Amino acid sequence: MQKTAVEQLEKYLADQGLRSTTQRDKILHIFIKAGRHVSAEELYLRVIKVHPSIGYATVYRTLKLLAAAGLADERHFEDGYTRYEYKASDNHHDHLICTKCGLILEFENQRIEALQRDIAKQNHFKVQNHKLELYGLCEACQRKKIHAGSRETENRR
Amino acid sequence: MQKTAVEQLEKYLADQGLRSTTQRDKILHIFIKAGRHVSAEELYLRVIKVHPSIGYATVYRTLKLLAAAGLADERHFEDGYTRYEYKASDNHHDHLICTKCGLILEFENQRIEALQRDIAKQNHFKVQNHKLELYGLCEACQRKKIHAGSRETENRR
DNA sequence: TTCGATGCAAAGCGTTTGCATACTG
DNA sequence: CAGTATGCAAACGCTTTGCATCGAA
Repeated sequence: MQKTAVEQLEKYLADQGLRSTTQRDKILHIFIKAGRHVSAEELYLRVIKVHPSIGYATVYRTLKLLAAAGLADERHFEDGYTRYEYKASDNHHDHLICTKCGLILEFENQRIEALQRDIAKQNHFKVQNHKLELYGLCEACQRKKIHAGSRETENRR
Repeated sequence: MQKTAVEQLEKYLADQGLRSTTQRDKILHIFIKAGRHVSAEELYLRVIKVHPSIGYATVYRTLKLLAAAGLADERHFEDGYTRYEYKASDNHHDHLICTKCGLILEFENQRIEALQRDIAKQNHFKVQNHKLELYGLCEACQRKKIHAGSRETENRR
């Protein structure tokens, strides 16, 4: 899978007349290892741990590049900044997001996907992509709330 | 409905020990008239047409206030800035968004809502709110594309 | 008279960009 | 070599905030 991703990037670079660089390879590897829903900053922090000379801008630019190459999806959750998600070609999924602790769970539901297609058709829309996000409290935070009383949202910017 | 909204705001202000001001009333009225999915800037422009002395910051602060009072929903679409939507207490709805011309259509689907509740339950989540957005081409833009050949996305910041 | 609200301008934040330098092809 | 990619810092665009002043209660 990693090998395929590198190949996909190389192919995209070649097709576009762009250049393969060590920074791009390194960032791609770390991006894949980093797991899902990485923000540019999180990725940058991980990158400089291993390659301290790589700059902020390069991480941003590479993330855009990966999105253009079809290797990453850009997502804007409600917390203010862009997160990127490694796109393992096939399975689409949606998100459950805890408004208290920030936990992000994923789910897939074919029936919802089918209903979305129906809706698009009714409205004569040609859907390119979609997102479904459920915001709420995860199991752990619900318990905390019950035991500790309600705390207001404290982790907004 | 307008009357109710004003009352709801007044009640919220009273409950919180905040003050009722002419600016807040004026902004609320214009916000309701402005229709759905207004950005702070759009609203500001409408506001200063009628009340030129009202400042940018007051519009932002009032919008936050309306959201806190339950009169508005804050939404982050993929175009970079925050839009506000007047919340007519009851009916939840979702969005179809044209990536070419920015058209926003709304729809409601009870079956999807029900499936979402199931998913939340399966994951032991207590949902506070959710959003479902379908991005694609509206009917008109599909036709344009067919007749005029593909134009790349040109209205990103 | 008190203390929240306003308007202005400046600051803040994540993100993007200009430019000189480094490196790929 | 030609021209893209990088790293740095400065610029950006939307949003928030500090502060002196204004106004509601």
